[in-house]
Amino acid sequence: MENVERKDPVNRVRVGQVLKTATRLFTERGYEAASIRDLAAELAIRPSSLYHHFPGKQDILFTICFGMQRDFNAQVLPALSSGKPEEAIRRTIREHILFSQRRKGEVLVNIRERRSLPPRLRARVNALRRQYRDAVAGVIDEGRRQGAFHLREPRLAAMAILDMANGQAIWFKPRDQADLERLAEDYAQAAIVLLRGGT
Amino acid sequence: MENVERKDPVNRVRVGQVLKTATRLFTERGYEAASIRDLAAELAIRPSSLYHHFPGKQDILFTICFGMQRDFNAQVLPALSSGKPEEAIRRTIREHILFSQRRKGEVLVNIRERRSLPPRLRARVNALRRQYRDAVAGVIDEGRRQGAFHLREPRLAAMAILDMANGQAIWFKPRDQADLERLAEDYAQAAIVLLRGGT
DNA sequence: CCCCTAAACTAACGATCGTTCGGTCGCCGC
DNA sequence: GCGGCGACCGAACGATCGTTAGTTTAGGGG
Repeated sequence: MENVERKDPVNRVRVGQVLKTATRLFTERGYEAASIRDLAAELAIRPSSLYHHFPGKQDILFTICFGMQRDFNAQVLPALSSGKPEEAIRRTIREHILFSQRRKGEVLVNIRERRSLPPRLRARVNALRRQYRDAVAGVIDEGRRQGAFHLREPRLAAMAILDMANGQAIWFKPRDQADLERLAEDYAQAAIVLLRGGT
Repeated sequence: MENVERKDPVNRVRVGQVLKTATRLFTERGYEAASIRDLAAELAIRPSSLYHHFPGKQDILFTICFGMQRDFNAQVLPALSSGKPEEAIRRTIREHILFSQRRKGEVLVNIRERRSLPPRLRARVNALRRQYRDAVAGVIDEGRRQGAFHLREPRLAAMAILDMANGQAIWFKPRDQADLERLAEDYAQAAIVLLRGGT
């Protein structure tokens, strides 16, 4: 019957520490292989103490995945909302990649460990993901109707582009900020080229 | 001191059944969440009987991942070896996607569960993956030197294309053979368009 | 017919898992 | 000064994990 959504700043701090450490642990070993005891040890507290902040292990994973995807949509979706489809997609892919690197840990956990959530909680995260994907597919379809893009199936094109944009989170290690922004521009440009369809 | 690499055809049959069932179980629940007891139950044998065919759980996963990647390289790499870089890449991406759908179960296990392998075994699979990736990057670089492709970094382009080609294994469900071959052609074409660089 | 071996069995081992229960400590408002 | 409460702790629960040891069974070759 504990309410985690409390206003107590001290509690917020601890919850933040737990989430940060859990994110790192889940990326390093995977959700199933990382135990509550491992997490507690890294936080220098006892395993039972974790249950004063979260009802269970699943809820820690859910908080990471859902919070990340909520922030992602809030920060990336606006880039889709104005201008020509071409520029909208370009801005979106750019923001997509910048966000992925800014919050790389949570992004990787969301990609790799989301499947370990129970169906109910996983569905809530997937709803946000679907919202983003559908929005991207919608703009692509709009671009197709305007004659800017040439492709058979907007939904397939959206999936291909998003797979590409998601993939770099796993392997790309930017040397510096300029390196990162160069990749973001390259990927945004690649998406446009892909959508125009070189025939 | 058991030798699994035996010639006994009966043993081969059982090993094949174990691998097939394990592949399905690992894709459905994940390697860590799928227990030896689950696997034995689906095969209608006792858990201990599995240890007559495999030294341990890890070796089942390794056999799936390594065998899949070995076959993948054997069937896809030849497409890279002749003709102009453009046609080589086109054939390769095409074969890449056809293989991924033909052996979807093993491919998904290799993508998602390979990380659960102990470092030694994982390194052996990764060596095959690196071999493929480097070969693709090499042909891309050759195309760049010939003036057919325009891009800053061949290795990044290779990763982007391969992320795209790998992604479809997760979500694409072809309605029929024609549907699958259409996707393979589209992706192969997309790779070429992407490498040419639309400026 | 008997022996050998592959293959499956029963039973259990020790370890580790997520989680719970009841108690303790210390800070903060009254 | 004291009561309440949030945070933490020690100890343990039942369940499940991968794995092992020793035994039984079935089947084909000498």
